[in-house]
Parts: sequence; C-alpha cells; structure tokens
Amino acid sequence: MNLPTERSPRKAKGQGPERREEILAAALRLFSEFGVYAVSTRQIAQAVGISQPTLYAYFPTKDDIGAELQNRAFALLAQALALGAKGDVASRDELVAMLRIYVDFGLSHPDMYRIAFMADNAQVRSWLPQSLSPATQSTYGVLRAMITDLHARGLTVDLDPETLTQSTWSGMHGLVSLMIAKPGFPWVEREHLITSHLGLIAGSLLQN
Amino acid sequence: MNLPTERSPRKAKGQGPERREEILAAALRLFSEFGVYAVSTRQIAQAVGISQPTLYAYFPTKDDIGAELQNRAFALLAQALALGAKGDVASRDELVAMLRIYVDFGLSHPDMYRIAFMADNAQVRSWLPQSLSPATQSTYGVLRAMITDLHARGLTVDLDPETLTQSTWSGMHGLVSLMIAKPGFPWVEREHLITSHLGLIAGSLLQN
DNA sequence: TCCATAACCAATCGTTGATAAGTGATCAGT
DNA sequence: ACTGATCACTTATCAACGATTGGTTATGGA
Repeated sequence: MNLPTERSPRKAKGQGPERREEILAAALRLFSEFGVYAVSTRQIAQAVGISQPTLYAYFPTKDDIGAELQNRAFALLAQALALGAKGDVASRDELVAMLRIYVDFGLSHPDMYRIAFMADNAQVRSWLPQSLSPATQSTYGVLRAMITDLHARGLTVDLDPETLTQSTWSGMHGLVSLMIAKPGFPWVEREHLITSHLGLIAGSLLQN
Repeated sequence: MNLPTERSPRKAKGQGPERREEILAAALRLFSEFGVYAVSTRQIAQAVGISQPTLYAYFPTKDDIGAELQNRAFALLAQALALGAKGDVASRDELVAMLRIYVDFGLSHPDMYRIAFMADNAQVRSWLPQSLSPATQSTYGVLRAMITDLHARGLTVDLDPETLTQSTWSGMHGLVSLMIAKPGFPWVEREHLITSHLGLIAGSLLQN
C-alpha cells in the first residue's frame, strides 16, 4: 500500500498551454544539443519536471514534438523573409541581401534549420504530395514571389520562375546545410564563402 | 592449405567474410526501404538467417554497419567521379556531365547520401575539426582537382579554386539533399530541374 | 454535497541495442 | 584417439526505449 500520500508539490511552473510551451522549449534544447534520436521522452519529461506519460497528454507521439518545432521554425523563417521582402528587388545587391536573410537565419538557428530542412523521421519519409505545412508553403512562397517578380520584369535568365525558385532555394540550402552538417570541414573563411556563393547564385539567376 | 571450403554443414550460406557481406547486403536493402532508424538489428539478423547477437560478432554496433555501407557508397561515388574526370574538362557540357554524376549518385542512393551528408547523430555532432572520413576527402578531392584545373587554365570566374569548389559542392548538395529530405514537395519535373540547376552552376562557375 | 474535468503519475507493455554465458562442431598438438 | 582451444552460433538476459493503462488528486460549477 502506498501510505506516504504526500501532497504533490505541484511544480508551480505552468499548466495547460504553458506546459506545452515548456515541453517544446526543453525538447528544442535537447534535440539541438544531442540530436532527435539521442533524446528520449523520459529526458524531455525530466527537463520539464513532469513524468514521461504526461508528455502524451500534450503530444500524441514523440515525432509530433519534432513536427511542431519544425513548423515553428518555418514560420520564423518565413517571417524573416517577408520582412526583408518589403518592396521590389531593384539590384543585384538587393537580391543578394534577400538571399542573405535565408542563409543568416539558417546559420544562426542551426538547431531549427536542422529540424526543418534536414529532418530524418518517419513523418517526413511518409509525406504525401499534398501534405505541406502552411509554414513551408509560406517560406517557399516568399522566395517564389520575389523571383516571379524579377522574371516578370525580364531581369532573369530564360527559365520558368518555378524552376528558378527551386534552383535558388537549393543553392542556399546547400551551403547552409553543409556548413551545419559538417562543421569540422576545412571551409574557407565563412564570410568570404557566403558572399561568393550568393554572388554566384545571384549572377546566374539574373540575366547578364 | 585452403581447400574450397566444403567443411561446414552449417547454415549452408556462408561464414566469416561471406557472412559479413550477407549482413551488409541485407542491411543495405532494409535501410534503403525503411530508413536506418526504422530497421532493427533483429530484422537484419532474420533477413540473413542468423540470431541477432551473432551480428555483434561481425560489427561492434549497429552504427558500424551503416558506417561501413556509407564508406563503400562514397568510395563508389569517388570512383565514379574519378572515372568521369579522366582527361580535362573541355566544355561546359562536359562540366555539367561531371556534376551530373554526383547528383545522380545521391538520388540513386538517398539513404547512403543521407547518412553521409545529412547525418544527425552523435558521431557527426561530436566531430572535431580534422576528422573527415577518407571517402569524404576523396569525393571532395576529385571535385577540387577538376575545378583547380579549370581555374589554372583561366576558364573560371575570378575566385580562388577552394571557394569555387565549396560553392559548387554546396550547389549540388543543396538540390540532392532537398529532393531527398522533401520528396513530397511539388518539385518541377525532375530532369528539367536537374538540368537547369547544373546549367546555372556551370554557367556561374565558368567565365562567360 | 456531488460530480465532471483537468492535470498528473506509478506501473506496465512490447521492442530496442547490446551483453553474458553456454553449446556443439572443428581444429592442432600429443 | 584423446585433449584443449577456438570458432560460429545460440538462448537468456539486460537496461532503456516509446507508448498505454488505470488510476489519484485538485478545482470549480451546480
């Protein structure tokens, strides 16, 4: 029998939606430091100060915690891009500055970027064509809108805007994800590499 | 001496090094179909026809099975690139053909590529500066040799070869890794996208 | 006072990667 | 022919994993 029925001290932190945020914050920190597959639900629960089953009152599965973080990362990136996209892009330097927002976001939030664009979970693997999150569409949409506009003004090379957008996105993502995934690689000086890379992308995108 | 081994009435399949190859073959098939993290050591063992602990007589850990497959895959990539690099690159189309080897390899072996360049595990995370796998160095080396040669012949834009190599690698990696990580994204027609993207990379790399 | 609901947890399930101890076949040395 | 070592492999087991069950405790409206 369980006699010592001491009153639960009640973590005093938060309940309901607040608890949910605490879980997400702890999960993000742990995922970022150790990787998604190296972090257990028990570790997350302990970091929050609750029992492991309680996690399942807030998220159906562990993957759903990662999915939520992923969606939020997308939203933040889309917001940053949208802020920078005020007004038309008028010069090559302004185009580079826009692309730079994307790169800087990825490099200054490598944890979020990794979850958003480099995830290796069953959910991503089982994605069906139409199931893209609004945040993903938003992020991509801002970039596409800018390039479509450039294309309409006859400033780009002769390729359809959709292809140009995906190629440009790939170019930026390649640099960001490689620098995140291989921090030990003997990269040339970071600022020089970013400037050169974005310059090459902008140069190939714009008609010249 | 070493007679043709008819000595084992055992499992009739193989022992020693042969067993090792059977394990690698089964693991590659399962990893490719379901993903590394969704396949258990028991499943691999069952596919080979041995008990699960027997795996550990051939590999110290499950990760080592993946690592071996990764090294072999990228030895193949380096080899494919080296074969394609016979002789100087004489035209833009030849350069695109070289880059195409890399892209095709990544898209044909997505799980190996994921392990090698998109990994999210403790091993990669704890990498210290100089600990790059020979396969990575080899793969990168072939690309750098080609671009350094182009640079020496005055065919590239005015940037140092190391930066050009890293930028070019980033461009290819971006397309491959995004298409692997987001198979549900509404990509434009694959062949068109690859051709366009590599064309843009080659165009920005070569002086024009 | 009663009860619905929210928030939470101990106990437990089946499975995971990995280890320990032991079994039988095969070998070299005597 | 016997012995002891070794090889390839097994069953049994471990702690930890993600997830579920069955419940306890606290709160607030009727």
